[in-house]
Amino acid sequence: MNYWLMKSEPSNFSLDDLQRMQNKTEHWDGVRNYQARNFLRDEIKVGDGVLFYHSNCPEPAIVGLARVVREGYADHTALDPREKHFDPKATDEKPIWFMVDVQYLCHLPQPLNRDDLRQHPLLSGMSVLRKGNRLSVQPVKAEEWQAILTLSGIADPL
DNA sequence: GCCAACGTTGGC
DNA sequence: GCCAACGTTGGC
Repeated sequence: MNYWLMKSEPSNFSLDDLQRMQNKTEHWDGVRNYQARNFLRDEIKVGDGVLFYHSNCPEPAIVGLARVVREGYADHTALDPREKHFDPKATDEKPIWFMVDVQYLCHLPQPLNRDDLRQHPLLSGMSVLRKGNRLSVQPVKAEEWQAILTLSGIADPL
């Protein structure tokens, strides 16, 4: 059982958007970075926990929790020339890019912004806080997941 | 294989 | 809007 942080720009796709999807589930498409692709293809498993992070917005923060309900499969948006993230090198046989399905679990009672994370001894080392960090899918330690639950005063929904 | 140029990300 | 950091591209 592993934990992950996934970034989304709320102007593109927010936690509220995920909550509104059918079955509260959506595929996490459009990742076009090899390191993140490897996580999506090889390491992220059904049942893993996801911290939903809002990036590139007025208040960057961890805003809620989700879980993985389908593991790595071909990101079909890479195959469609009409899609923004179309990749002419991707084929059915060699899709190059992968995605998982994630399901909404809950909002945090209060979003945890970057100052909140920095001030917490167990969270100040999170990779999302590192300068220059651009990875949109990144591993989270079990202690970090637990600390976020404790800090938020909620039970583990997994 | 090097590396400069370029485009993108993302906090502030 | 600014700008630092990073990944990718492509000439050589």
